[in-house]
Amino acid sequence: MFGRIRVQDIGKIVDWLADGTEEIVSRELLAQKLERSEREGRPLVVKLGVDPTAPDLHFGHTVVIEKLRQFQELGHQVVFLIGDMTGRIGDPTDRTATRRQLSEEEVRANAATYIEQASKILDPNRLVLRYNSEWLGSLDFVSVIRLLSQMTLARILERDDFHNRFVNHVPIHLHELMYPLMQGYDSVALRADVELGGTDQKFNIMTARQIQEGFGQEPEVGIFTPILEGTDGVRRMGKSLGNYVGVSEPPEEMYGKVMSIPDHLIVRWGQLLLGWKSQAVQARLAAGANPRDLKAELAEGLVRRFWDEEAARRAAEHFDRVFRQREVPEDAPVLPVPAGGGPLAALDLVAALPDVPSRSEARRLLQQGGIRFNGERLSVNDQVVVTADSWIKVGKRRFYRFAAAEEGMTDDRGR
RNA sequence: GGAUGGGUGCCCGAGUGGUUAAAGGGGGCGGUCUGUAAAAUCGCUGGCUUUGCGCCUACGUUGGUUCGAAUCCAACCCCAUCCA
Repeated sequence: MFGRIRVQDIGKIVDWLADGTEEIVSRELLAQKLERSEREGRPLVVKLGVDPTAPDLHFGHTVVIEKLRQFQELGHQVVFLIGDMTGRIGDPTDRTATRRQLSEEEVRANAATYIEQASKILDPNRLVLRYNSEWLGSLDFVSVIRLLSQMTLARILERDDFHNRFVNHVPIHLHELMYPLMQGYDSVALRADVELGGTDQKFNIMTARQIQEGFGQEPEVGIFTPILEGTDGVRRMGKSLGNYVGVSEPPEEMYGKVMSIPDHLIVRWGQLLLGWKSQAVQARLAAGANPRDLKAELAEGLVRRFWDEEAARRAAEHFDRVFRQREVPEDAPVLPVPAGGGPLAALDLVAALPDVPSRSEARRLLQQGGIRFNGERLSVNDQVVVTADSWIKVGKRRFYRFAAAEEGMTDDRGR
């Protein structure tokens, strides 16, 4: 799978690498480096900066990781640069000024999690892991000054968020200005040949190139991948925006989230995440294909990619059963039958369910017709008798089954 | 240190004495419809409740004025901009 590809035509390799990227600075330099690497038998150093604070990978990250995999496939050296020093500052786009400092153990644990998840795509045995505290941590003040002298204020203020904040009189702390410089110094320390990043990293990577030149190195090639939209179809995918799909999510969850994306996202996700040819997809849609079916293909393809064939099949079946045929999933959470056995007020039953935070919420659900008990819609004043094979449905997609209370069974209704 | 503006519900944001559990938007949740958890559309969105236009909690903190305060006063805390 990871065999070295022997293609004489460098141009074709560049095209292959450029596919699905937003921009490459520059293709000529990339071709030159690839050619030299081939000639000298020296793999290129391909850098990806990794934030040590967010160990959860989502689909948005995989776009760039997929690109790294291609470099691996060509036999080049992929380096994960864990920004444990830069992480203390936080990328300036982040509103939180100073971040909590992570302990060394936390950083290492996060990095390990990151790699474990990235291994769904990359060959983990051919990854190099570096921490930028290795060189930034021991940088003395003279060296810092030397680094600072590589940059001008005007250049730094070209960066959009700095520029906007400056114009709008929003404070910019001096240490934030250091962020791009530190990241650039990482490239110097690694002698990076190529750096990958989303288009949001453009300024940082362009700065890195300049700094490398300032230190007498050949600048790295910047490869920019598009920013993936989240499940809302509007904003970029991000954990804090709650519109992400994590690569480690259970198959059913992953499948369901993909099915929930707006239709207009199908082409884009297919292209960026599964390498679909956008024209082919658009042609099918134009020919009257049901977007739902395409989305199902997308969902299944993604589950297959991050799990396996079997998981993809099960996730699809689960989805159809629950949402198309509206059946109770067999893996619905099981609750013990309430003690007593007599008729119970519907309100009491619903209020006692997990995920129903208050009696008022339970009342609302009942009043709005959101509760079905054994298939019958319940209203507020109904009485029900819960037996061992009863089930209850909250809204469209939350199900609970009841079973006779057994020894050792946890009653998780209490909160 | 000084000046100015500001701190409102999950988030953003209106509200300058009672009709304010607090406009509007976002988000979330529920109904309908459907091709799905899409789109569209309607509704709900502090808690408790014997469901009553009832009680409790809530507009940075603490006190005060008032029959009554998110709204007025005082002190304090925090945030931002500018000046030094």
